[in-house]
Amino acid sequence: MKTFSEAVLIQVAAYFQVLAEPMRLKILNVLRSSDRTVGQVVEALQGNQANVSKHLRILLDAGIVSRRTEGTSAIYGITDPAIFDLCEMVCDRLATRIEAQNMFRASLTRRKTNV
Amino acid sequence: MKTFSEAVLIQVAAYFQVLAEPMRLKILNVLRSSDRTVGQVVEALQGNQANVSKHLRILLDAGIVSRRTEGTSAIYGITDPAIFDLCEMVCDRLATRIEAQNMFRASLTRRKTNV
DNA sequence: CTCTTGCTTAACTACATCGTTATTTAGTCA
DNA sequence: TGACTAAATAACGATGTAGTTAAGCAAGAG
Repeated sequence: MKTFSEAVLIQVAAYFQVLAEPMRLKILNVLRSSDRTVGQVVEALQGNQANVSKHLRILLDAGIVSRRTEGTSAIYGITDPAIFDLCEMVCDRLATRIEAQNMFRASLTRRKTNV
Repeated sequence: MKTFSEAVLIQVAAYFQVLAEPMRLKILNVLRSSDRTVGQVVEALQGNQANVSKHLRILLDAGIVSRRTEGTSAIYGITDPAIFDLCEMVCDRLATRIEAQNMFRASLTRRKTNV
């Protein structure tokens, strides 16, 4: 049985924390199709420029996105598309859970209507 | 190119949020080998009872752990071991990142000593 | 040089969450 | 019923983080 050390868990938690913001996930989603400048991301998300910039910084520090400059623009891109596999896995978990809930609710309804 | 809707991203973020606490990851780590009572988890982690109980509640609400009672005890267990695959994936990402940093540092050192 | 543009950073407010202590609830046994 | 144990919840203080506005910085155009 493999286990995790405390130090590792702290780092893993920090990584999850970076992904625990809807806005950051939206940004990653936008960058998924291609690299973008900050302005392009801001426009795509109808967001505040300073806020997007800040989130991009956090993603950059976490090594999830990369940054290069071109003229006065900063261009961000996904460093490792495997990040989306993580999201897919979570989606799967959520889906199975919601399905389980629905089946539970359905059984309740059935029980109710059968009375 | 598959993309995610906003509603999904919000739920995914919430799920990541649950995993974004070292204490909760420690609890999952303890439950990994076998189901445990709250008291057993508290003892294994040298933690505060109320705090552990609260974290277990959050994990329960997220559907990550299950709960059953036996006498006056509450016994918690992992619902889906796939959760550890998520952690493994993050560990891999962290490892590759740390390795990349080390290589970068090494190249700097090399450059420095060569001057 | 200075104006403009694109981006980053600082400062601030509002809100969420962690950990702790104290209290409450639920099951067990004398 | 009353005492005891295990767990959950309430209340509170401390800390962290998202979002906004405003200021600062760097690269190019004129």
